[in-house]
Amino acid sequence: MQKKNKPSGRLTAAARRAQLIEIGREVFAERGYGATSVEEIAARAKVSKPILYDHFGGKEGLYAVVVDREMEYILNRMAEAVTIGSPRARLEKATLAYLTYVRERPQGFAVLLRDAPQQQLNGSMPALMYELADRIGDVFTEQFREAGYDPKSAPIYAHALVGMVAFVGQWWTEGDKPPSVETVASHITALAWRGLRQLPKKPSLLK
Amino acid sequence: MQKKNKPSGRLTAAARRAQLIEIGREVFAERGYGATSVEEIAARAKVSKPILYDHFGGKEGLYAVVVDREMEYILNRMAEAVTIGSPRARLEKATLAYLTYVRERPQGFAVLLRDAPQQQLNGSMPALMYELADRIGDVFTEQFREAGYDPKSAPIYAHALVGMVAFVGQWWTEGDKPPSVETVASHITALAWRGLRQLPKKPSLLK
DNA sequence: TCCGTAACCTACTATTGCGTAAGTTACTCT
DNA sequence: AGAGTAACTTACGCAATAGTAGGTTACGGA
Repeated sequence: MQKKNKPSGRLTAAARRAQLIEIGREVFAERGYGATSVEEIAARAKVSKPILYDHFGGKEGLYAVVVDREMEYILNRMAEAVTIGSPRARLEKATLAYLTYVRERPQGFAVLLRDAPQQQLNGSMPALMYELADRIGDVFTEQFREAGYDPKSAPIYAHALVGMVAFVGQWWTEGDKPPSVETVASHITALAWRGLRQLPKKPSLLK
Repeated sequence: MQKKNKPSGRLTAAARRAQLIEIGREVFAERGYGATSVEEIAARAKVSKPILYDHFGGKEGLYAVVVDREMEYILNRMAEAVTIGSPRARLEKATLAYLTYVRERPQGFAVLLRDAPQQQLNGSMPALMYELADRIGDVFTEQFREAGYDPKSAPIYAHALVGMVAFVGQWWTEGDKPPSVETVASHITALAWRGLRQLPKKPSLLK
């Protein structure tokens, strides 16, 4: 009773499933949901289409699993990052966690950044990143309240942070000789933190 | 010789072209490039498909025109915003211009944010926003140099700013009772500016 | 050894959606 | 009026691709 036999490409259900999720993430990242064909995923896995349908019910099913995993992954890391330390240290750790995610799982990040299957009523933003920002906002709100800051200002910082890191992270990963994660994180943190401390006040524009 | 006659839906070439661009922007914003069908655009304009092909050569042709217009529009506004005033005032005006754009032309903004037809080699980020950030980075670099700041730090701030405003702007336009543009702009500016001034130094992370 | 089942495949159907060929309507100018 | 042209239509070809029906191969236990 052995599970791994190489000559035939036959895998156990669990192994095949895991492989398809992995490949699905790659292809969705490269092409986006709409432009990804089931056929291509199947081809890369060296199996035929019906297998994918057996495991996930279809394209949307696989996509849902891929997205869910990425979402849970990054959210867990972020939540973990903000559980201890001073408020500023928590912000730093959250930024660091996010940046690390962007670097370590660029394909997962790309999937979250791209278009969802059917953009619901909302107008424009890739819904997944918006949802991510919202959920990080919830985490921040909680932490702000505990730390004695105005919890109403949490969402704006969650969205700003997610946006900043998304864009800077992208630029950073594509640069020639990118600075270290720590360097980038410290810049972003410094930037965000200083704004954070003064948000409750009403800064006015110059004339 | 009158141009406007209502009973027939017939328009001049220029008018039809303008209408199609407008409708194209709407539909591309709602569905994204891939999920948009030429048929739907034609249907909304109450004409048949070949007209669209006459004017733009096809789906990509129309898309290119829509994108180009949005890109020029926002870039002109940004460039205009940073021509005069103190460095900080320029940053404020750029932020304000960007936010105003997001609010006033949400569909155009949505188009820029979404997936392009064929994502080239690059992995993930909607290419258009990345390009926008790059081009704003060029503007910033120039301004930084003139103002005596380290021009190498310009791109990171361009990307951070674009990302922040994109996400915060999105959150802002969808909120229940959103604060004024000026309020949001002032927060973002304060946040960015303080980071900006200290970027050349090497801030370190807390332990 | 042989049987049941889990993994897998070939070969379709149906739909959608880009793009085009060829012809038709209405406006304008002389 | 009627000729010429600009705006528009119907009707199609063709390629991609989501999803399915039904059959086939190999594995592993009794």
